[in-house]
Amino acid sequence: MSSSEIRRAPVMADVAQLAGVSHQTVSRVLNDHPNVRSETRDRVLAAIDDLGYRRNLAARALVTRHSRTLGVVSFDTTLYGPASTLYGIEQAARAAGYFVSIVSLKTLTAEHVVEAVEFLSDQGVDGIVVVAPQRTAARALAGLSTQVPVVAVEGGRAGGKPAVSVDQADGARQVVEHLLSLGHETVWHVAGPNDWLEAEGRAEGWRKALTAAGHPIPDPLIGDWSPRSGYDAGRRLAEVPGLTAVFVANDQMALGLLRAFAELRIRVPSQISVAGFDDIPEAEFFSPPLTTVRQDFGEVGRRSIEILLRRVESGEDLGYEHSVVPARLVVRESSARTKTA
Amino acid sequence: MSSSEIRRAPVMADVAQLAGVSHQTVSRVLNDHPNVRSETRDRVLAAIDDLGYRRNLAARALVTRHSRTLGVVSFDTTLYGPASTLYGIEQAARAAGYFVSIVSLKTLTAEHVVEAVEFLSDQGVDGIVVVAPQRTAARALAGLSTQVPVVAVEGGRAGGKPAVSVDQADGARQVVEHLLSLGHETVWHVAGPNDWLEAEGRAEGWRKALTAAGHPIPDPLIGDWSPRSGYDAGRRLAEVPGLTAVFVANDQMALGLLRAFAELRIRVPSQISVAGFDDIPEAEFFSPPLTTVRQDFGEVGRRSIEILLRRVESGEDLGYEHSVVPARLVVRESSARTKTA
DNA sequence: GTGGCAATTGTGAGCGCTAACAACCCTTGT
DNA sequence: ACAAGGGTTGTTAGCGCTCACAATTGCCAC
Repeated sequence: MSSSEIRRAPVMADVAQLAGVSHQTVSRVLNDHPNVRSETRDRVLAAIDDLGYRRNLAARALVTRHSRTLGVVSFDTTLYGPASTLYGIEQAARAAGYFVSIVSLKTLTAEHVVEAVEFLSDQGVDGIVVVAPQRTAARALAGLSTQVPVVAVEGGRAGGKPAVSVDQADGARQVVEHLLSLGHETVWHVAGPNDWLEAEGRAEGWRKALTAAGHPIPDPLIGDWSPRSGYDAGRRLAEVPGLTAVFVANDQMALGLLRAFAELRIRVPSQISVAGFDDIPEAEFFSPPLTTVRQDFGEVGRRSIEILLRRVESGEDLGYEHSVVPARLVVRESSARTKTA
Repeated sequence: MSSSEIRRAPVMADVAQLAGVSHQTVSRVLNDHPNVRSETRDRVLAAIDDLGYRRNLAARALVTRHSRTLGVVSFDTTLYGPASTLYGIEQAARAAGYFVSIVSLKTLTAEHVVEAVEFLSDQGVDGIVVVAPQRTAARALAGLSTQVPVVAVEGGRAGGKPAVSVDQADGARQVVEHLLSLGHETVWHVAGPNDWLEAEGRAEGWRKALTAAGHPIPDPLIGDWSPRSGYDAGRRLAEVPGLTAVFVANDQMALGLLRAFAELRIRVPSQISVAGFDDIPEAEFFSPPLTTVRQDFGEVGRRSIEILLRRVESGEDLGYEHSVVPARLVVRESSARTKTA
């Protein structure tokens, strides 16, 4: 139409020509270099606007060796926790002007984690957040050969990498103390799967709180986070004589437990009190509404990006660091005073 | 140690030198060019392995004009549906050797959608999947100026872009016919928010199925997908005389409804049958377990990537195309025969 | 033995950008 | 009036890769 037959995307040189400056001046304007006369800047900006110019980030990345992209390795982003964390990460990263590239893993073996990290490294990400809630995964981080800064979420101190996590143990403590304060003799526990750091943290908090209060510690049951495993646990717990309170390691399993109790005509909370962990949006509408522990996943995401970017932008290995996000008890109707009183 | 002081990452020339070939031959090996003697190929591969060489994708992208990255624009990836779709997309894309870059939007205004698409275009993605379940968002796609291929998920035909969606109307039809077959006079409906295409599809399927069977069509209530809005709807519906069956537009709202009925001592399903939509993992463990419609989000993700990659790799605008994924009724205990019989 | 063709390998250029340096302008102080 | 110096702009040289083409090799038919 106007001049050329084929309309290829304008490049910096085109802008420079239109504005009557050198391409380097265009680059300066784009990078907010201070020493550009404002009149020149305006002329360049106008030309950019005119041509609809957008800078080629591949070319930029090639020379700066920075892609302005962060990678996230996560486990099953279908679950509420990982999904919310991912969301927080993405929001924080984009606010800082970074792109977010993700890898969702079905299984969190050390091998897969390493593979995912390398996949992202290949892409040239500037930093990586690994949501590594399993011990094996966290440990895999230790042996990472990559130059790229890495932050672990829920990775504990297992990997030697900087980490952000929710204070699982303290959340569990709050639940247990709450239940004990209602007069329960002790509190049973349905734990998450073995290798999981969150499961361990919650079990540990539960155990310590019982010990501290001088109450007996029943054998915990072990689930796999799914409602079904909670259901199975509920069936088993229903046969325990004298049981009045159960702390379930997550809300989904707690739902299964409630279902099992409902089928068996066990009333919650009048016969048995139940508490969960996570505070998923549904928890408030369970029957009965679930007492649980709220995790601020958004804050976890934000902090992990903050720590990561500090390292990316300083270019230094700032060593180990652990940021702990507090958890908060949310009391609802599934927990109540024992009838014994 | 060995030769140089500072150990910078090896580049193609280093590999070439070690293998005693030209950098171009290394490039050929990396790109599976057919005409390379297998002995040469082995030598190059050995050198690559030796040096731990990884090709610089920014440089590659600069010259090929392809980043092997796909963008995804999605609404609130915290929700089960979008999260599952995203998961499916990511799996399919990675299997095809593509990276996935995401943008999660809090609000799905046309402006934000356009902004997100441009953000991703800037990054140089080869194609974009927009999860655009709202009418306004879908329409925003029509006016997109970008050269990059775009596929809409749940975008209906609103945007003129190729689209993948679940057959919402047919899913709703199955639910309604199921409930009618159980002897209910009619089926009430708690719909999703107005502007949502999924909400419209489900409401339309519900209305048509009632019409086809010659049953009266009650005024639908309107929720916002949240359990709370389902709870509110439940409170209202409890006052409707003669009501025996409700089809709720998603499982979360159905949960709220169940909660409201539980509080009011309305028994489900003996007094009122309830059905949802989505089949979230929790639905099976609601009290009672929820009759609902399963959506295959993984399949949606896979198909959208398939369609997108066909366009990315052909480089052509293949025109409008609409792939519809079937939905499937899952009958559980929340729906039952009316007592009238 | 030699021309011709295919298979294999090498050479040079350039993708679009930024970093480093050089060059130029204009002030200001003496 | 002139040197000094800061602000502003231009020039050059790559970043590491792939593309197009040139050069070389091996092998066969004549």
